Amino acid sequence: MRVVTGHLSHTLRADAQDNRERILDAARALFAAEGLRVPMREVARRAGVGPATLYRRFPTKQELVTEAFRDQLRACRTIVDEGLAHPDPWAGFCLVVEKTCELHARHLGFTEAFMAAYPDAMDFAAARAYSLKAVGELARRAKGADGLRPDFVLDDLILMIMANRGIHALSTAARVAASRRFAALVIQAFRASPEHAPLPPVPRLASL
Amino acid sequence: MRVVTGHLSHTLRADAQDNRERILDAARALFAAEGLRVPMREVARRAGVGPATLYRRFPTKQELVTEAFRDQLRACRTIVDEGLAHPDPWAGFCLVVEKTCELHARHLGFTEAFMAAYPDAMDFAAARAYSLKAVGELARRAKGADGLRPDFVLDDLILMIMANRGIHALSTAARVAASRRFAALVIQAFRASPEHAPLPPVPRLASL
DNA sequence: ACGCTAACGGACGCCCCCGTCCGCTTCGCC
DNA sequence: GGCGAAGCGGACGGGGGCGTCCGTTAGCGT
Repeated sequence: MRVVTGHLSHTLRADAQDNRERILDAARALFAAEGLRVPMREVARRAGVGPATLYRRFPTKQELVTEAFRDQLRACRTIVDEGLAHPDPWAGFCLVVEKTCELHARHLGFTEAFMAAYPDAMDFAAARAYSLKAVGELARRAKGADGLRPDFVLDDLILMIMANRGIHALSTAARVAASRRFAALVIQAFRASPEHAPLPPVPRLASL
Repeated sequence: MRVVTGHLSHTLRADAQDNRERILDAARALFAAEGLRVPMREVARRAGVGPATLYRRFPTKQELVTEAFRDQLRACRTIVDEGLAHPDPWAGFCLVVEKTCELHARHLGFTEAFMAAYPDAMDFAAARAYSLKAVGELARRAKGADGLRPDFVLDDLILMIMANRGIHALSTAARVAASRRFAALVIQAFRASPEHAPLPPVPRLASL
């Protein structure tokens, strides 16, 4: 009887460990290219293992997703940290917008996981809260002439990520390119300008 | 009096005609709120008819969708016509952006049908081509100082519609509100400005 | 009022995905 | 090299959507 220690740090047999890696590689590739709705069996097929093996390592899809996108979750924090560290807050803000759009464009499934797909995935919720808090601080600093428009609110960033998700191009390359242009347009929209009309109110999108 | 809608050659019996209407009502409501992936049976259930009746009237989902969104398809043309008719081309362009965003936000499934869901739905393809052509003309006129930025291309509009689709709020009301703010931001992004950096190239999105 | 037939919907078979069980294989420790 | 257990995957039952068939109902014309 093996006691699972919460973080399942017990050593796997060599072949099992190898299969685990290949499952994760397959999941990363498929989730990135086609989103989260790929069947579990297709992940297994691509990894060259049976369905049972997949379910043994990752009993629920949420666990597989969480593990597959661990790097992206870390990247998410890194992006906002770099934005905050930038000497020019507005430039830092722009960087956050660009990098975030690219990250989400490259990994289609990550957006779904990050936003709302698994409400009780604490890893994602925590990263989201951290990022939002950091961007909130960055936005506070970036507001002003030649910077972020004063009526920007955090929900606008949520809005942008949701909108960016809508870009379902056929290939990943096209999606990333489109997303890059989208980010540039978004930055233009967020830039303070003397001539902008008051924005319509935004509904509550994120509970934070 | 029994009026046969459109080009259906044979007159339907009164109860059949009634069922047809209720099927379309159900389809409109469900497609608008939840998109096109609602099962055919759920449409039938909501309409209070059996599956067979639904399939008898609309043998394929595409036919049901096309008929359900006939009004929106017409609205699509109306919107660009009104935009073209506006004395100020830039104001007309802004109107097109706002109205289009709202239309797509109100009818979630319409976007899918309009964009790419049914490649061989000639009605949608024709409306899309017409709209794009008209907007192209409108954009040509709207470019210039205090108007549309010169590096705007038609694919940017496609990009906007795709992005707008990404806004999946819980309720239709919230979605429409969010979409309204989104449209305002988009207009800001499209407005000519002395300080905008060159945009990254956009990949081919629409074959037109 | 009556009968013809359009119209209805329950039920069927098909396929795909899900999550699990179990008999066989193979790792790895002694 | 041998043995125990970790690990494997094929196979199974369940559920749901799909499109169709057919026995029954009820509109409507006479």
